[in-house]
Amino acid sequence: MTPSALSPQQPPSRRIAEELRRQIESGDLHSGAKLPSERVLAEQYGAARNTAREAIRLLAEQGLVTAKHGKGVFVREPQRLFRFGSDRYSIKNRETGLTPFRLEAKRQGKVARIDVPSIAREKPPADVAERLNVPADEESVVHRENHYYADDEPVQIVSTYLRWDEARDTLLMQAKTGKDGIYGRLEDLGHVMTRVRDEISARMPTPAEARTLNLLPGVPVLEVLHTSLDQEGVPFEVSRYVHRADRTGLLYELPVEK
Amino acid sequence: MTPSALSPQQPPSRRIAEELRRQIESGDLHSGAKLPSERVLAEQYGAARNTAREAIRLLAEQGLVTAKHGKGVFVREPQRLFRFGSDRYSIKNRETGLTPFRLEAKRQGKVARIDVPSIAREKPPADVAERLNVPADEESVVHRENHYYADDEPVQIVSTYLRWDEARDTLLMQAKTGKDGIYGRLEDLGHVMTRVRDEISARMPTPAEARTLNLLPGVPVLEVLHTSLDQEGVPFEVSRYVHRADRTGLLYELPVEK
DNA sequence: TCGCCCAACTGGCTTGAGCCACTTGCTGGC
DNA sequence: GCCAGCAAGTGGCTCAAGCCAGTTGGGCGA
Repeated sequence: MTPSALSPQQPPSRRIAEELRRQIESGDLHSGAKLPSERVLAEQYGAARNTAREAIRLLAEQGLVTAKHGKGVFVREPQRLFRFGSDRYSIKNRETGLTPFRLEAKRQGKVARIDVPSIAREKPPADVAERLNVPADEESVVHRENHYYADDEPVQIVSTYLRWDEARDTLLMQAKTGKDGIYGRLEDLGHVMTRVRDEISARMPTPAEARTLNLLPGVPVLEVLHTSLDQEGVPFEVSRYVHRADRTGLLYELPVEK
Repeated sequence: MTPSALSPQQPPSRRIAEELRRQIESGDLHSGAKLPSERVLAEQYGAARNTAREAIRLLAEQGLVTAKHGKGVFVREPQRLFRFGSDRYSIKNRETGLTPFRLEAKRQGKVARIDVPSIAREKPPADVAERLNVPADEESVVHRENHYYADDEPVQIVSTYLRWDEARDTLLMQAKTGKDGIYGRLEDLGHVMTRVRDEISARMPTPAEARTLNLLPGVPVLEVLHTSLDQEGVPFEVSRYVHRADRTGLLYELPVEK
């Protein structure tokens, strides 16, 4: 890292962005405040409008700021997190009769809605096939796609994969799966969830995800690839969760293994 | 979502980006391949260079593509993940005499390096103070900052916070903390790690983080706020992990609680 | 043969101009 | 008193041109 990377030799757009970032972090521009318009910024810094525009783009990329067409550019409000705890898999939550998402929504005083856009027999993606221990080149799974909303705001996209040979001709092929949801039906099939494995990563959303999650630029997604193991250590369900990272977090609380 | 959001009425830059994305996903442009230069793209699509440039910027934002000054724009190679498992806290890993990071690096055949840029008594950030149960308005903690490298590539930034009243006058104030690292010294103080709580979120990096982690545009970070609880449920250590999300993932494997 | 240098290519960034679409508030007509 | 419509302000996006800074390879001179 050369020392010149600091501020003197920096291009104007970065200098403007840095100056605005400083103002935001120091509180001069409070949360929700409106930034000067692109044309005004350009004049203030003696630059072209496109240069001011580029500075704002940099801040938007960092998730600091949001542009609203026709209105202005605003400092992004910190969003309170919608938190998914590892106890979402806990049996005791079953007793409430609510699915984990509805339970979490209720805790936060929000109205949950769950759409089921599709349920279909499919070839599994490679990573799912590997974890569910089924062939990737056959239509060996049932894919249930769910969209979750809290107060009509999209929160997460979930793709659940089940073995076709187990799910066929059961309620698992229906949108309404009955008491205790899919885990209830999977218990009927002899699978008691005993351990779970969650693989977590983060990335920028695809355009399709940005659209269904209604994401602003500069917001990444959290991806969780979840595997449920039964009392015999057999994987019987794999789900891919795609969360918007500006609204959601994950909480894992676990004992330290000897 | 209006149907016009599909492709006809789209601005040219998006149209070009979408076309390139299609070529990348279909494999026409394989991983590592060089895209046509900005000037060539512009001509191909009958657009200005700036418009082609904008299309490339969109793809870079999505993490699909990386520009190299003077060389060209290339399809980003999928990076193998450096995976941090929840067993990184496990006692049995102590027996190897390696810290969790060195152990994981060794598993993957890489050379681990850990820098300790600073160890200092400080006022804790609010979220840390709350979790460690210390006052936020006093210099109540010791802050140990660590930078982790695998094969000289930066992987994560870790800030560990310990109670000042416990850490003072111990090896916890030194870079070299002795056998079993800080957890060994904390056990000497009577804290056996019994449960852990990890709070996970994702966001875009700050410019400072992008610099120390050597991050390309379009790569988010995973942030883990970790709390260690002892045999009596008392929190005795809080750490903030900032991982580059293009190289690292997290793995949690845990029993389902009744 | 070796090595230096330069030309031609790449992306990085800015300029200044223009048109479009969305939002807001004011004003004038009914 | 109401409301339609317009004007002024905002960001969205494009264009054409230009200069700068890395990268590469070929050719020329020692």
